[in-house]
Amino acid sequence: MATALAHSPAKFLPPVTAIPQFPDDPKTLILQQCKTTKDLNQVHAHLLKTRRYLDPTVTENLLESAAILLPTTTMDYALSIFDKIDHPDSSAYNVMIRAFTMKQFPYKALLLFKQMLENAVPFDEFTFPCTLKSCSRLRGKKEGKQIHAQIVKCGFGSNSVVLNTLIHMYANCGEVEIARKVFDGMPERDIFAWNSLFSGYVKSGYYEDAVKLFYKMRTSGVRFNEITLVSVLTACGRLADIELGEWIAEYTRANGLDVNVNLATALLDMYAKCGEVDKARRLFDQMGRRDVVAWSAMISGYSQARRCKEALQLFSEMQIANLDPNEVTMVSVLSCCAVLGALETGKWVHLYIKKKRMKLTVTLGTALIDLYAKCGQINTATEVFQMMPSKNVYSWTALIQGLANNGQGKKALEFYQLMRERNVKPNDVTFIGVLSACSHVGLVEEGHDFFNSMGKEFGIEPRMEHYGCMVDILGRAALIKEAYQFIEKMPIQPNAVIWRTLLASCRAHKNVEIGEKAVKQLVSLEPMHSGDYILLSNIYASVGRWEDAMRTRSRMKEKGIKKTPGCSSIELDGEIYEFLAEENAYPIKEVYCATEDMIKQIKAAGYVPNTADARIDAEEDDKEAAVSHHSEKLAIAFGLIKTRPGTTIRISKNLRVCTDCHNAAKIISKVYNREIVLRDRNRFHHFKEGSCSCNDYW
DNA sequence: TTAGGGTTAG
Repeated sequence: MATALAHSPAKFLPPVTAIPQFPDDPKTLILQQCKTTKDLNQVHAHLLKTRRYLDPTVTENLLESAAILLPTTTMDYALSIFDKIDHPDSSAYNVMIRAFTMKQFPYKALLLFKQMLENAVPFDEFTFPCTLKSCSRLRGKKEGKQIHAQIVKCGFGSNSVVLNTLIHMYANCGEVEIARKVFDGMPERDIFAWNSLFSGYVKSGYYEDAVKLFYKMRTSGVRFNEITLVSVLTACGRLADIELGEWIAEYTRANGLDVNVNLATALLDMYAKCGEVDKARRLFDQMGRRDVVAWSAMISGYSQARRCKEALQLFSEMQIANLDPNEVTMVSVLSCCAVLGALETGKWVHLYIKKKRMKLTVTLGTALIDLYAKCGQINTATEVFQMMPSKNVYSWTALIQGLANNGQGKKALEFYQLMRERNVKPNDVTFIGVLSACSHVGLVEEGHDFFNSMGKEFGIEPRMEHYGCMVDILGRAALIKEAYQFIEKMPIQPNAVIWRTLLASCRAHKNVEIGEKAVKQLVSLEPMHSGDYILLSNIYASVGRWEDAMRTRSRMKEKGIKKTPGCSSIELDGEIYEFLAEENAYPIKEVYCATEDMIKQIKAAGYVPNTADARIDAEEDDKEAAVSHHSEKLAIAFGLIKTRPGTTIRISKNLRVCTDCHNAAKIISKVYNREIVLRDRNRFHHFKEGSCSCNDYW
């Protein structure tokens, strides 16, 4: 009998005596117990053998087991069963649509819905919820509306489950008003209706509406649940509404709801977004169970608070805890590496991503572009960009910005052109990159054109940053007077950054008159900013007005303004070393000896110390000593002795680089045949073979 | 069959 079975199609098999133990209701007793494909295969084979397979209910149960109950991520097995059904009915389709939706194949779910329509298989109340959920996932507003029409046509327009998913679909696709209309039109609203609207509001960024709705829910006496609170907490975080956030935290504690991981994570995220990172950390430490989302939320909390070292520390603790990070975790980690200029750590993360075959999502790709761009490896940033399967305005902007900051303005504008050709609409941030590219290349005319196109072509109102870029463009091109006039004509009140940009151009082009005007404005706007006094004093010194320079410095002293100490850092073997001008924690003698040796070498190649940037109240000899001990020189000297010949030296500095260090770095790059990448407060400097990518303007 | 937490460019 076994031989006959193996060679005949199931349909034409002669009846076989049923195995007495096989139950009439295989679904609950056997099919639901199947844990693996192999288990199900055995049952499947048995059903074929006993011809129970011909019973449509049994087939459907088998299909449900294969599609939904098995913990597999693929749908191959389920599809093989479904494809053998001659005329699948609504239930069979519903199972498949539900499974495709659950297993993250929303597009396939919609295709099946379309197939149902084409084959005139009638819809029932179970068809719509999952189909609509797939529309939500795909942000398929158009498809969602078409399905809505079908719902009305088939007479399911008052089914509450269907209406709840409609609310969710509309709100998730950004059609918040329609979602609200559906919600308001319901005679009775259950908790699913309320929560669908909350979630939609939050996902579409309607945070105020979410909070308002929560107050309405409370006054109308409807009971909320944990799911409601998760959505409302997200809104609180975005609005920095700590008052409501604290109320929810208190409610959660009082009702013992803090064991819910989702709610606890939403709470810690709310605290972090409201600026209470330490409170968030305490909550994190108290959590009984922490999953990858909880860890990611805490790491991102540190990252957003710019407490990057703590974020990286927590990331290494996560690995010790043996929890695998995912794409979202990596985005925050990379963002921290970018801020710290920690290229080695960032590269390690990139390798890890590749090793784990993580999907290069738009967000992850953009974080990688930003990492390499901020670490001065702009070519790698471009490579990552080209590797990305999908890109959005963020990725384009990160690259344009990165190219501009790394002194490749022309290339940045080429990518902007390409972006336009690909029909990606630029936004306000994109224009900051485009305008700063114009500034680096010295394209005054084009800069004006781009600035004007913002409003005309794209309806983007220029903000302070854009005006700042224009001042930079004009100032860099030595059009100081024009820059000053431009500021005077601004329709918004210029802030300190605008005047500081003008002041920097005055320093570069030695314009004392307008420099003094800029400082006057700056003193009234930000009287305690030390950098401005130093820039003015440097302008005086650069034209030999030593007394004025000294007077400026003493005015600074009188007002009790302290100069922010210059600090440069270098990363070696994943460890970050920091250097301060003149005083240091690191083995001082070694670093100073190396620095002196380095100065000797570059002097022989024509370096003349420019003492105008030194503390001008010092004696001439001291001045030279002071400039030679600037933090960036110490860090470069340290890099020269600690890395192999030919290795690129990467330094990050907290302030702008001074003229003397800039000049020295150019000569060092030639004498030692090293590339030096120096990231200062404002921009990148790539020193190579005696010149710098900034063309001596910064 | 319907609702929930963490992410990117200045």
